[in-house]
Amino acid sequence: MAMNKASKRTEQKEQTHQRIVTAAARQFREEGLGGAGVQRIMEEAGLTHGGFYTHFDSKADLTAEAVALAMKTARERWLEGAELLRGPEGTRRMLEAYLNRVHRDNPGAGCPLPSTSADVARAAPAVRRAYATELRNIIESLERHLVDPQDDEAHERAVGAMALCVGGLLLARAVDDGALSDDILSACRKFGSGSSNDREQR
Amino acid sequence: MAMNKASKRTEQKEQTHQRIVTAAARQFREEGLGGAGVQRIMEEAGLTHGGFYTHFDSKADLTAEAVALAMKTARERWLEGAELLRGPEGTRRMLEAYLNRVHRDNPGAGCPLPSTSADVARAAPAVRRAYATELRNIIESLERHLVDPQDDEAHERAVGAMALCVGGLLLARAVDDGALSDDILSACRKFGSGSSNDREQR
DNA sequence: TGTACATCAGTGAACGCGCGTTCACTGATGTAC
DNA sequence: TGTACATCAGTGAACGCGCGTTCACTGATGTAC
Repeated sequence: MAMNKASKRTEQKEQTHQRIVTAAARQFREEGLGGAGVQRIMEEAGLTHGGFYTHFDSKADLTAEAVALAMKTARERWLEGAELLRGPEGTRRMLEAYLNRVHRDNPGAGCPLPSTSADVARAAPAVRRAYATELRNIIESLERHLVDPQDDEAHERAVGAMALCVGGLLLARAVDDGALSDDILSACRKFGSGSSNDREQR
Repeated sequence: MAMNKASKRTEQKEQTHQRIVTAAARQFREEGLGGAGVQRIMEEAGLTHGGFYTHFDSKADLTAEAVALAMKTARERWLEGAELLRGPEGTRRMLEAYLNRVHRDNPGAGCPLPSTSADVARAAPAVRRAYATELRNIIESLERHLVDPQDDEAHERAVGAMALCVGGLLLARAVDDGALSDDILSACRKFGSGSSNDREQR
């Protein structure tokens, strides 16, 4: 069949492509969009840097793909226990799953929003477009799964809790003082939990 | 007198030094710590780049000073109407003063936390030290001035509202879609105001 | 089935460029006598 | 007060380096006959 292009060669190329994107997604979260370079990304994917342009037109193209991949992964992680996270305790559990030391200390495997958003604001149009699309998906998913179904402020809760998570982790990572960093994480958890549970907890 | 070193020459050097730091503080907030270079900073200060090292030992030294300056300015701005911002409506007014379009669209004149924190997390020790010191000052000031004096959760409120502000502005700047961006700002304002005013508003 | 040819993912050297940093210098300012 | 000298903020050319990107090439794989 003329349409069946899934030859061994094509399959392998697709695998290589994904290896590059995966490596980029990790390095971008660790070093920032400017801090991670084509050469080291290709190295991590087990290739030399010259072959990069058989897979991507430019670094911006890779960046758009890698940011989208990391955001999709973050969204899945956020929703992992969606049913568990419903109800009045939902926001509290969401904050605890996000604002903790393990997440703080492993940016390369975590949510790309704290580590790359400032760079995205200054990035190429393709990158910003991909980011906005995935952020819309994240907000929509949180809104549907992480709050009380009957909540008339579901949207505000979803967006607000997300922003609190992102800002809290960002600040906790920036300070060079473990005690202060831990304190930021726990204060943000309490602040956000209170906001969604005042009715139940008082 | 031997101690009176405030000669014309010294005064002028100090002024030049401050011009460089001020230009750097603006450019770092606009382009990120890596995006702004020594040459363009010196240009904005009206100098050539060669003279840079009569004022600073390294770019990291300038970065530490510039980040500290921007954070001091942000702290003053945050506290500008401290008395006005007291009481149950305080947090709401604080969020409104921060999470708005003017602030979003002028990163170079605004708070350095959304624009530089991710870079600070990867920056030289001197930069991180200065950042942590100034962040402690900001938290302490907010805690003392921006919440109910009798509030037993003053600390959590101060840190949480700050993180919500930073995360909300960060996300609002990253998306390439004005409507979504406006929506993020307003949702975060509502989310944070609710959390501090449930008692009064319901 | 076996051979000749075409394809193309990946290699490795090279490119121009802007970065942070260095350094010999200039020329205005301040000091000594 | 006037002259000779020292200081030093700022200039401008140059440095090595890593960046994103280009390109002639190789060699394994797939196709045609």
